[in-house]
Amino acid sequence: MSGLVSYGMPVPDDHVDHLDETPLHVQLAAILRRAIKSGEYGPRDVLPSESQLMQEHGVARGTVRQAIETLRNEGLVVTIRGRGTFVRPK
Amino acid sequence: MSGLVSYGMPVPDDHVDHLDETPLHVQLAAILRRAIKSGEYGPRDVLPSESQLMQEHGVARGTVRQAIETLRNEGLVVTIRGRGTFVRPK
DNA sequence: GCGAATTTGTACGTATGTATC
DNA sequence: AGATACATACGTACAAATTCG
Repeated sequence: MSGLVSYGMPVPDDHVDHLDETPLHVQLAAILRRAIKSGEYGPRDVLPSESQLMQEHGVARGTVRQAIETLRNEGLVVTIRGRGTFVRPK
Repeated sequence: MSGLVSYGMPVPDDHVDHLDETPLHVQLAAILRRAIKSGEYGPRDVLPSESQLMQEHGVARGTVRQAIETLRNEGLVVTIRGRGTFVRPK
């Protein structure tokens, strides 16, 4: 499991005790941030492409880009057009 | 005049000597940045709403938001949901 | 060097949720 | 309660840069 969830999502039952209201792009950013800090993606490694992240996490491209932008603003990654997004070497 | 232009825009003549390739959101950010620095919008002043900026500059909401986000990243403004975007007092 | 495929960038539209006035 | 304003998330289309055969 461990998929992304948000309030705009279809829910199996409309009687929901608990619903994660955290925005999808924040959740995705957290996942990627953790993957980087845990070394799953090392320095200079390329992250999965936007298309791959879309499919793997079942979200729209805009959502993926928003998540990545967060990491960029945090100085964790750099993005190069036509190449991809890379883990910033310390 | 002084409207925004971009490469994706319809052009009166397809023989164009010079075309401003600067992205719309960058052009709009520049306009707002200048308006702030010139004092047109003073400290704690609220900027025009996203809807107003859309109409006044003839761009989509996403473009407006991207421009404003730039100013936010530059520390020039702060945005409050339901209120608006305000010029950050030094 | 050329062209196709891949990948990110820009720009648009729509719908809905949340907060404020 | 209604109107206004920002936030999230989906979609489409095309441009631009890079990579690969």
